[in-house]
Amino acid sequence: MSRYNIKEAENKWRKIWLERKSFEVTEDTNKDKYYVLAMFPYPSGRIHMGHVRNYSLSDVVARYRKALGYNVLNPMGWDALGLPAENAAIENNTHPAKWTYSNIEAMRDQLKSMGLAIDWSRDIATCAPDYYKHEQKMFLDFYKKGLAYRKESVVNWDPVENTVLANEQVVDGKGWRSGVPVERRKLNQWFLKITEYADDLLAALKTMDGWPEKVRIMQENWIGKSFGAQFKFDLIGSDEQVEVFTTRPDTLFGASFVALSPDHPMAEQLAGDKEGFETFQAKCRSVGTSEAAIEQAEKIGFDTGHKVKHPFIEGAELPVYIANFILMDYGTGAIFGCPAHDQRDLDFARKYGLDVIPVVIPEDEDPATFTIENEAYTGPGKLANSDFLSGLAVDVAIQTAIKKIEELGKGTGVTQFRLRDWGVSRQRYWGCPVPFIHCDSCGLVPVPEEDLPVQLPDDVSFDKPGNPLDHHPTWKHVKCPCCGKDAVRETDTFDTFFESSWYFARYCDAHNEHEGFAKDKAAYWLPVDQYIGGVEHAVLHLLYSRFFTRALSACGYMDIDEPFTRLYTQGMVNHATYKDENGKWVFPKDVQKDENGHWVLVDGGASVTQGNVVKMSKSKKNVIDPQDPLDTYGADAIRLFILSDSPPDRDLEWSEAGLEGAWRFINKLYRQLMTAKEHMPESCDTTPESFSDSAKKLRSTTHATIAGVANDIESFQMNKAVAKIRELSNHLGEFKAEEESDYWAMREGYERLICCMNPMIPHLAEELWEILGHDTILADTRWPEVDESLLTSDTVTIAVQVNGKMRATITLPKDADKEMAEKAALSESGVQRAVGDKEIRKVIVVPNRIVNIVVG
RNA sequence: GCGGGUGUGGCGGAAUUGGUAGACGCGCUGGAUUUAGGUUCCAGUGGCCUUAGGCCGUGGGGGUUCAAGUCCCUUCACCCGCACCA
Repeated sequence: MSRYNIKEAENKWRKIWLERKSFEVTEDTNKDKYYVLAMFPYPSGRIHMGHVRNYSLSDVVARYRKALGYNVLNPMGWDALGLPAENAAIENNTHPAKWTYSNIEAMRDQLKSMGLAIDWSRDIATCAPDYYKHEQKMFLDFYKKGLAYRKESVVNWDPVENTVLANEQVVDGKGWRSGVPVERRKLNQWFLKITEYADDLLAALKTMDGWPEKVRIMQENWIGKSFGAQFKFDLIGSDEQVEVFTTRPDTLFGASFVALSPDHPMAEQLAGDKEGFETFQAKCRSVGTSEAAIEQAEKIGFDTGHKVKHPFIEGAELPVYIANFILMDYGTGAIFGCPAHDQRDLDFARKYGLDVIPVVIPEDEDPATFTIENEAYTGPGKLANSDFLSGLAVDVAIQTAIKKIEELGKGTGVTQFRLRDWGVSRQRYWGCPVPFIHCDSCGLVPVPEEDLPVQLPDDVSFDKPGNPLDHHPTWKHVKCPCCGKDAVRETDTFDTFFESSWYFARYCDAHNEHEGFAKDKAAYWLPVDQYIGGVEHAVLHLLYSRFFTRALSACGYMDIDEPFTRLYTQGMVNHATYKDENGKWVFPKDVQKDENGHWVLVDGGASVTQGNVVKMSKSKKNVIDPQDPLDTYGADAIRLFILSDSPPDRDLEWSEAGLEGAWRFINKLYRQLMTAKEHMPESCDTTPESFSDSAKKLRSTTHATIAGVANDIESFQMNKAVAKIRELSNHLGEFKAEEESDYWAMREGYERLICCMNPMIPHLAEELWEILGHDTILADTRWPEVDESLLTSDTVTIAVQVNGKMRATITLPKDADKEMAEKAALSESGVQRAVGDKEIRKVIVVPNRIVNIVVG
């Protein structure tokens, strides 16, 4: 018997699918559409295992839905703008465009070798001017709608490289290349008004039941709607005021200080001339702009020496601090501190010797004796030591305090969001240019639509630090479209989340030159029925896309609010890490076990230590290039393995042994079918008049498998679907056929098995389908029908417990009554032994489930 | 720090959603075939006890229940995100 020639067969089928344009689609109103979308890759150079996992999953969905008769759109493209291309340009002296496009070529070939059911005619790259020109138009429309504006905001600044640093480029508060402490710098930047939709984005989450609960919760927390009071403290010895926001106005009587963010406009003014302030500022500046960095930094404060009046207590004064843990972007950038009921305030108060006054007393505590030690009390209770609030419950006290603040004219109750507007400005070359012109006479002037796209110049140099667009000799110098005088282009480019916020719409009409997409085509395909991607995108990309969809609809581009009906977030692909004797990371392929079972370098045999199993990442070198297993074992094996063991939403540990197991299964199945086909009928077209008991049993397994696999695919439990396929193949392998109906059932079993595995391992499935004599191809074949009558059995085996411990199993007719079940249970020897001479107190019978005999 | 998640044999995981814990696979052990090895096939495989059989067992502790991996309380460990990485 010939062996399965994986390479030959896989190439053959990929060619056939391509020639037949099996996965190219057009709008067809006679068919229900199904849009399955996997997050598009950044063209970093090579595909990684995360891609393999992502696209294996979307491919299962695409092929399954196609088999169900849907008009399936499953596109692919490239999130091609971004920082790594510029880094490569600096390091390898290549142009970002050249680097990016050659990466795309390489990765496209790699993806094609996976045999994905993709409509490659819709391939897009976001770095192409014919892609980004449409988003420049969108931006101008957003601007007209008042959804885009400019304001000052803080960036990480590298004083040596004279460049803005991404958070990623800040390592321990220092620039990654220069090694000098980063500074914060304020720049005028472009923003999109996502906060305009905060309420809507939040409310819609409630109805999005196609999304994982955890993602909805994360977005809910990210948007962070809260209700509180915004009010002003009068600054003593001045007619100025400090405005704060608080969700806990009820604790105002416990206030012991007021604190401002170091970025607060008043900070400089209140403390600028004080001794030590400069040192303090320098310390704050060195923390970086990321929220994690700020929150985790040691809490430090600077006493401005100024004081404010307590709004409720006549004559009481509170010191004004500047504190590094106050975020300028949240609320008003200033707070009042109530140490007894907020942990951060408590830590701060302990450090600077400020009062800790409990004003909320837990139910079971005595106000006279209740004190706070090292833990702030944030739970419910009754107010105390709080004048007109004393005795009230927290929620009532909050309302009462706000009412009082409003009566006093100091402030109001407000709804506050944690969500900030989306800063889209980047001071980089490899991004979409912001289509604006700065004119000394006319101010900010939008680039006229007929002048779009504003194209990136090709001749740029990365020798000089800073933004290449800014120091390009000619690019930015233009005539003002309004007055014709000399003017300069905006040199900021967009955040690359901009491109990924609408690419799903571009796929609907990928080659439209005149507009981003035709409205009717988008209306046919959108929203995406099933979106699949990494959980790391749970908030930013997914929230930006939801916002963008609303903004585009507001500007008349489309008529939907939500872009993704169902969302699935896959887990990561992990691998062990290795370090050599110098503590440097080492690739798994450079490591092997020696005869004593210790990890050593392949080259030289020096000792290596194994570290944690974590997400595959270039920086830790714990990566496996999918190309190696693709070449060795073929696409089906790698697809099967990556779908097999772990549930798709959980992290998966890459395993060579597991991959080999998948490969063995493929070969085994081929052999098994080649043997079996000798005896099976030519087709299943003529159904036998009667079936043997063994044929009946096999058929019931077959049909249960079809139903089970379909169910598992729909609920994204691909690992279980694979297990069921293996089980059926095991059954078929062990099946002893004796008569005609047995052979018929066997053929039916194999045919259905092949259809079931087609979404996962399509090359082998097509090959076996052909071997069975079909002149159709599986890519065009419908999902097999389930004969429901074969799924029900007339007997059921259930467990018998004695005092909750399993002692026997009994087989009963389905839906047998309680007496019958009880009788059968008590007649089992194992049960009698366990009961012994103890008294039977109760017998619990759950029909078709369990019998539990309680003795004592 | 804040937010989200995960924890079941040597390993990845399954468990009809409160009802037979360990499906399916990897690994391992023994055997057969072939052999230079791999491949392939058969059998076994949670731990402990001397067996028919029994006891223990789902990160730890406590609880609810006839019955808990599943529900409640508490605790520990690890992983992910945090707005300029994509």
